[in-house]
Amino acid sequence: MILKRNFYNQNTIRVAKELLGCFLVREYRGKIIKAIITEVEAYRGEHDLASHASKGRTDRTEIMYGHPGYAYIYMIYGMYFMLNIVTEEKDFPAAILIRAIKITNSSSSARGEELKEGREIKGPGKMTKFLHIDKSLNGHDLTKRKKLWLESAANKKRLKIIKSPRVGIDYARHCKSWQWNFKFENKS
DNA sequence: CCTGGGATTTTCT
DNA sequence: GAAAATCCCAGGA
Repeated sequence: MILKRNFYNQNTIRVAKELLGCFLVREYRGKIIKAIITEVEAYRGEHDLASHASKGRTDRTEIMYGHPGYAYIYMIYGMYFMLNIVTEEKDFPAAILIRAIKITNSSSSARGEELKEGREIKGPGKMTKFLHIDKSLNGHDLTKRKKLWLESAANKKRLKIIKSPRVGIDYARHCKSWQWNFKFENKS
């Protein structure tokens, strides 16, 4: 079942936890890549110093202030694209960064190597590269079954969720200790 | 095991 | 002009 607009229009922390175990689906050159979301991070409100919205409305952050259920994609360090899902009502800036996925169908990575089913792609930059996601999808509507969308899992596994501080936000002062990173327990 | 640096571009000051 | 919601590789312990 494709996730609808009203799913994204809830508290970001709640949506972040709910997204774990859901499917991220990418349609690229006629092929469908389906992956399970295994790690996310929440960015919520202008008071969150780790969020791009902490500096207020700008051309770049406008999408975060928009309606929920759209993709917010930006480039960082000159080499990587980050995929975020916009949440909550219009004019409240919030989004969820997808950091890791587990692939469900065997497919080849951006580098050409074969990746087997069940393999986890960890790291937001690696993940977007694998799924061929770039800035052309910024502002993409994720509630249509086109190019990129999300689906709920029929029988979602009830794995334990681990909470941690978010990654790479040392500059965020008191906000850096907030445990807004959510991932499944890693039993290897 | 850990630390540090380079790649490279958008965004805001 | 500096910093950034990153990743990879090399080198030392």
